[in-house]
Amino acid sequence: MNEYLLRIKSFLERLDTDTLSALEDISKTKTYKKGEFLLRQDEVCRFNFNIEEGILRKFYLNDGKELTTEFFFTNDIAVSFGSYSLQKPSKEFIQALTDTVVSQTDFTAFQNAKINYPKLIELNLLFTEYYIMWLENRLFEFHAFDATHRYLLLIKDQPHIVQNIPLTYIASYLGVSLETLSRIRSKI
Amino acid sequence: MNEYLLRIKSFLERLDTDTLSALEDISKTKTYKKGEFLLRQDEVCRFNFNIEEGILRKFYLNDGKELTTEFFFTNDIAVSFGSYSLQKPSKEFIQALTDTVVSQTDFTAFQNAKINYPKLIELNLLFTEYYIMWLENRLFEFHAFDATHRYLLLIKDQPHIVQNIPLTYIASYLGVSLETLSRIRSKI
DNA sequence: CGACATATTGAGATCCATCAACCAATGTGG
DNA sequence: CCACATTGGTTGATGGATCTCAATATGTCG
Repeated sequence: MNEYLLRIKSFLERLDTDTLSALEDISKTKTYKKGEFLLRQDEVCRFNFNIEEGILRKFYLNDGKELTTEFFFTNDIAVSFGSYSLQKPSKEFIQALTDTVVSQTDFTAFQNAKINYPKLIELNLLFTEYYIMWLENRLFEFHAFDATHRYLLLIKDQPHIVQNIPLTYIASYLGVSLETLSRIRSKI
Repeated sequence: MNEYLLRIKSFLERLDTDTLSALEDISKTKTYKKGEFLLRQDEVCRFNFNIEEGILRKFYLNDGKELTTEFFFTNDIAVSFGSYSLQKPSKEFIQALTDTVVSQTDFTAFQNAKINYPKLIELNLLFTEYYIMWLENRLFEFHAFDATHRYLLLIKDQPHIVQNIPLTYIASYLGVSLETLSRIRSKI
């Protein structure tokens, strides 16, 4: 998993300054307050959000309940993938869990930049592949493990989540009720 | 979801013949017999398999049990993603469920072809994005629905799976025991 | 027919959800 | 600074979903 981040880092380091500054030109720094929404259901996700500081969460509203799909921390890129890449209404929300500073890049501007700076297509591919590895791993955990095991893995592999995020959201991220998560914690 | 397939189809139709024939040059037709493995755990996934005829399944071995992650039918592309894109040992197996004909493309040859035919990078990105949509959807189903609901969705959205594949594998694909799936079926 | 793979059914145990009550920490208006 | 509401978390009781083990049935193919 981390190997992918290394690939991306190394790619960025080898990237020519023209491409890099083209990328900066189409990115804007913005701040969001705790609780604020960067994206709501049924809106089109026009930006990808590169987090400089803060924490975001992404979630579905399903049957009246919030289903947390992902948390984002500093240096993560937050985006509602399907909505962003097809520029169609989103099924997901993205919300700030703390005051947050992001550098956000407009979809159309990025598409255009890719024409003149084809290296950006490769960069796009690298991020996309990284997201696949993340998704495959998360899917495997749902497929193979029960809630206790998933929580233990969360503590081990992503302690920053357990340390910084309310149990309610962690429970919904793990796909169990808050009460069950509470009982899991009391047993370990 | 299907919108992605349309994008890919349309992209392929607009692709110049040079790029297309470059792609064909690095692909080889091969046949596999029912039960045969196209990839085993701990091997490097050197090829992506474009299925011309037949059915494949991909699975993990976890705790002695097979966990089916995906089925592949005609025109699908089968690959163990993490192993293929990093050329590292695979955690998954790919096995033929029927006699199968594939057109398989070597990883290294494809990487080289991308240098001379940059359109292939875009094609790569399109397939990758499509796989993400598939993964996100499958993850959502695990996250949000119980086994009965997931089975009903399978019948509705991928009837060819239910019609062509032994229950044992379907159960492991849905993440339930064979017995539970059998009971689900008897109740609907 | 016999043998092996595939599927169904039953009984008991375990995991987890739901509903409800309760508790602790924090914040707010007066 | 107090009274009270709000948020976040715990605990208990009960029921439903699903697992496991075991027995039985059905199907398929040599």
